[in-house]
Amino acid sequence: MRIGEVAAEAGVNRQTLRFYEREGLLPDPTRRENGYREYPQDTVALVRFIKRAQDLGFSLDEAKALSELRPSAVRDRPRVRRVAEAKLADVRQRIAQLRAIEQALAGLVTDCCRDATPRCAILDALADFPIPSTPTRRRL
Amino acid sequence: MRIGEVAAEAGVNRQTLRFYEREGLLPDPTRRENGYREYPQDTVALVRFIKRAQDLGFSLDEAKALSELRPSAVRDRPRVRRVAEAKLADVRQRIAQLRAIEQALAGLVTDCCRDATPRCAILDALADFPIPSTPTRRRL
DNA sequence: CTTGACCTTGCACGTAGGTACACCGTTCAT
DNA sequence: ATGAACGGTGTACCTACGTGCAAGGTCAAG
Repeated sequence: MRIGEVAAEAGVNRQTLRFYEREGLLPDPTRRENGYREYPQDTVALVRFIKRAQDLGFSLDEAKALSELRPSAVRDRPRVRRVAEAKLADVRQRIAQLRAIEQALAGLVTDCCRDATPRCAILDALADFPIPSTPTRRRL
Repeated sequence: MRIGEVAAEAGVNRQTLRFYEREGLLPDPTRRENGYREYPQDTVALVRFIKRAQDLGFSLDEAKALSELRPSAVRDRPRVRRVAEAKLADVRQRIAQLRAIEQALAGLVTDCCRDATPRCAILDALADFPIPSTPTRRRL
C-alpha cells in the first residue's frame, strides 16, 4: 500500500505516518523504484492501535512499548513479560480509577434532580490520591 | 492556604496553579492585603482531581467540564445531567477498551513463555476500530 | 504533452500543557 | 537589618504531537 491509502484507511494524515516513521513507531517501509513508500497491509492496524492507545491516555512512547509486545516484534521473552506485567498493572489501575468516575457519574445522572448532595461525588471518586514524596507523574 | 502549601500538597508546582487559574480551571482565589493568593482547603482535592483526570487521558478542558459537575459548581441541573451522561458514555467506552488491552496483556503474561502465538493479542485487542467516514478523533 | 493526483524531502509553524527566568515585593528568623 | 524563603507579574521557553508549505519528482488520463 502507498502512504495515501494507509493514511486514508487508518484515518490519519500522511505527514503523521512519516512522523511516526521518524519516531520509530512504524518500521521503515520498503521503497518502490521511484522512492515511494510501500507499506504492508497490517500497518493500518498498527496505526489504529497507536491512535487508540493515545485516546486511552498512553503517550506515543508508551504506545510504542505496547506495540512492541506484538509476537512479530518479540526477541526477548523475559523482557516482554516484564513490560507486559508493568503495563498490565498500569492498565488495571486506570480501569479502577475510571470505574470510580463511572460510579460518580452514574450517581449524578440518577439523582441530579434531587437536592441535598452534601459532598462532591466527582471529587470523592478520585480523592484517594496517594501523595507522592517524589511527585511522579506520567507524561510529564 | 497560600500557593506554596497548595502546590506542595497537591504535588504540582506553583506556576501550574497560576496557569490553571488563567485557564479557568481554578476559581480566582481571594487575596490577602499583601496580594498573596488565599486558597480554600478543597483546592488541593480539586487539583489532584485534575491531575488524575489527565492521567486517565482527559484533556484539561475535559477535566474542567468534569470538575464543574461538583455540587458546589452546579447552577443548571439539566445541563449537569447532559454533561454527566455524555461523560459517562465516554468513560464506559474507555473502560471497555482498557479491558480489551487488559485481556491481551494478561494473556501475554501467562503464555509469553510458550511459543506458537500466531496472531498478535495486543493488536487484536484494539482491532475492532470503527472506521470513521469522517475521521473523528478525541484530542485532535 | 500537459494536467492533476499522487509521491519525495526539509523546514517552519501550531496547540496543549506546562516550566523557567527576570525582576520585584514581603515576611520571618537570626 | 539582612538573607532566606516565600509571594507577585510578565514573558520566554520547552516538550509532545502533529500540520502545513515549498520545491520538486512520478504517473495515468485525456
